[in-house]
Amino acid sequence: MVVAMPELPEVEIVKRELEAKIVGKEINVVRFDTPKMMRPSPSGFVAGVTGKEIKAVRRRAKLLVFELSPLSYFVCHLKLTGRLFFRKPTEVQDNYVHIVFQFQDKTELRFSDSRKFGFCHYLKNEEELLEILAGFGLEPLDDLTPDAFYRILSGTRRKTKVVLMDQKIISGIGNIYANEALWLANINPVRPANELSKEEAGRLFLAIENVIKEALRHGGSSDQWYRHTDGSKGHYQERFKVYGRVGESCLKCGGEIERDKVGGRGTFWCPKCQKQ
DNA sequence: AGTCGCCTGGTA
DNA sequence: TACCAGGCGACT
Repeated sequence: MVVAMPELPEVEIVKRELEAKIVGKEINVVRFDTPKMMRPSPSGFVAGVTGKEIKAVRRRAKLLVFELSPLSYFVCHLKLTGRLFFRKPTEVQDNYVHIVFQFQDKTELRFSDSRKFGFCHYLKNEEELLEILAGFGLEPLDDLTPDAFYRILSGTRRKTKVVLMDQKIISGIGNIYANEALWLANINPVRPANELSKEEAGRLFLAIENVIKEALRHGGSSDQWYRHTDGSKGHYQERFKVYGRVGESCLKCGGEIERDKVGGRGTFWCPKCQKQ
């Protein structure tokens, strides 16, 4: 069983779907049953967004950003098990729904989250939004360049995989795509970042772009939790090369995939292709 | 740098 | 029934 969590591609897909479905709609009613998922407070959140129109949906790192009119925002983080469904009121029931945005036309945006780690945060102006977004590093597909990436890696002795997953440095890469990119680039997850050559950094840069774009192309990675906004699954989990494949053979060399913890996260690699 | 906590479904 | 999954902030 592979446990795929929302990372950049999955959040980007949700963003694109919601952009097409809810922009222009007015939030009529907000219902919730889990106060801790509402920031800054349940009442502040409900008062902030009710009666406003969704003007735009954006993504920054793994955050969804909803622009409202009159101008204000809320952001939404799916964390490990969050799902956003867009439904007509009479459509199927969804499990683990803790926040429901009902629009004026009675359609609904439902925030489902089994583990309740996710949240929605209302921000009354752009200043508050920028304060939150300022904490995130470069976007892999928009901001990162091979040179910038090499400079980042050169500046730290931390394990390469830990650097890839550090949202303050590069944003949007989680455990799955870090594992996949390192395998693709033949780089060992625990290599100190500053020991990578410029050529290796370039290879890893291309691998990151590649796995993110491929995941986008295949609808993201679903198995246990991640879903599209209509409830359907993505298919990139069927194309994982190392993630979850401990004991199976490496698709490049036939060697055995190993598993260990790196930075507290399950880490998969081929010891033959990804030498230290 | 490593560990814990927040939670709960699914598996060994 | 204990343990594992992991984004991320807090703590050590």
